[in-house]
Amino acid sequence: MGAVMAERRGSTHTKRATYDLRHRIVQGEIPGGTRLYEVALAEEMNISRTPVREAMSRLAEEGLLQRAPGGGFAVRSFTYRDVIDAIELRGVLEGTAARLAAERGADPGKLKEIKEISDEIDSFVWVAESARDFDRYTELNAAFHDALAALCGSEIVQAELRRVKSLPFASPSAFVLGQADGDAAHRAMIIGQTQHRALVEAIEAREGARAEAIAREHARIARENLDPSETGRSARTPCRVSR
Amino acid sequence: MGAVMAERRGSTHTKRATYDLRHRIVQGEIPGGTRLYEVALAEEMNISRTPVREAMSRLAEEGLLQRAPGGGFAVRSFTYRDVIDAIELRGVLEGTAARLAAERGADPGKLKEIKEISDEIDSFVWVAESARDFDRYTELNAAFHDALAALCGSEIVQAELRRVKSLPFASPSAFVLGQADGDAAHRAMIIGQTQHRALVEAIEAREGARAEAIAREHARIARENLDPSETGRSARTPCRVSR
DNA sequence: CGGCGTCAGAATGTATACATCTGGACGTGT
DNA sequence: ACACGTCCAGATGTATACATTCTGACGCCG
Repeated sequence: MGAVMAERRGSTHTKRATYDLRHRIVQGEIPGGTRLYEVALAEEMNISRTPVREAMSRLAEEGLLQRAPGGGFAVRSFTYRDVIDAIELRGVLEGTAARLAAERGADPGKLKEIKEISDEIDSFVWVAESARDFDRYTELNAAFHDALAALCGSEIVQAELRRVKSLPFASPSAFVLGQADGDAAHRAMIIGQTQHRALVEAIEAREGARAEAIAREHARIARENLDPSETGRSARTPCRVSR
Repeated sequence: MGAVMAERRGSTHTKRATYDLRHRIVQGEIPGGTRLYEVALAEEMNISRTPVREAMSRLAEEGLLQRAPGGGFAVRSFTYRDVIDAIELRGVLEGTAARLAAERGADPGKLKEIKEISDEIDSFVWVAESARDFDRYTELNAAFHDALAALCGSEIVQAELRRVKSLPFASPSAFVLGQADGDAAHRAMIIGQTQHRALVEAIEAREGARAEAIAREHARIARENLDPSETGRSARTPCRVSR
């Protein structure tokens, strides 16, 4: 086992295999529907079947793989409609997180946290132009949505939201990629941040219904810029997982 | 391996171990938070560590176990608030399924199916009194909710709903158990079935908002009859998984 | 006395041999 | 030609030995 490792991420073979496999699936290197064979993958990665099995099991938990009827795993395939539905679902769940935070009252510390993130986005988004501002927004946007999920203090809601967001195309940051021109991206950032502010305002004012509606509409931004080449296609068309 | 098997459900050791472990957790035999050790369980069940590992992995997918930081698994513990939240979440997801079915138009075949289930419940629920009617309602109620999840034709929504419903206390059939007297149970059945009919009616009339609202309210029935002894307790109080 | 390295034991991680299952190719009989 | 059974290759299921890692207790040193 003294050979050079292909992947250095993580300390155990299981973690490396998990990362490696996830990466290959998300990049679209392994298309949806593909049956994964333990032996083949193990030989390919120069490890035994055990950590491969373990990795596949974890990816099944994430929803990237599905267990095949007679045992084994296959790469889960997503249709264009699945992508739409996953985004819709994220909107519904974030809407629930926002509504519950408003109804039950958000924890002051967590509320302060999300407002700080929002303020930081405010500090550059209105005049953003560089690619650096772009990356910064992506990062802070993800932080905002994580803070939102935590805001109502429900582990259950937070866990489900984490699951849905783990699908790369349903992630709040997914919209950023694939934007053709910088102008459209800037516009999306401004609209998004406006909604962020309104959302926090509604939660603070205990306006549950408004908070829920805003969160749902906010998720729609991700839908705006789905690959146009896919838009006209059949609902049954498989869709690449990657952005 | 000629010895008598303790559990006959399923054909492989993995399936038996999965079933056995799930049963013990759901029954409250293994309390929440308990760390599970592969060797101990393997010896107890007279099998090797491998199928035990596999079983734990599957139960983690179901959400009954959680992976411990340094490896291994622990029984997920649910507080009283988690139970409330899981029921709320089921209402939200069923509400989404109903709304999407209304907005997008439900498949005629599936619509016919859910109406048949509803009609069958109608045939006895208004005059139900025996324990047999009781069991029949439980069964048909579960079928109704499965049909509802399938109605909008979204695999994504259906999968998430399946996950949430797999938590025993969030299942649509959970309310039936623990009902102190038959009168209260009968009342709950009648109210529930009234909501079933209204729900189908709203979906058929393409009234998305109404369908969503009814589905959410319908889930609240499960909340009505949580163990009264728990009601007053702190949100942090661990809560048995079982009914 | 308190902080910190060290070590033992127990847990999980990994490799591997063997067992079992499954599905399709092939032949045989009708 | 079709139905059925057999068989084999290749897949997953299982047991087990060994490697590694983690944790907590103990004792040394500052």
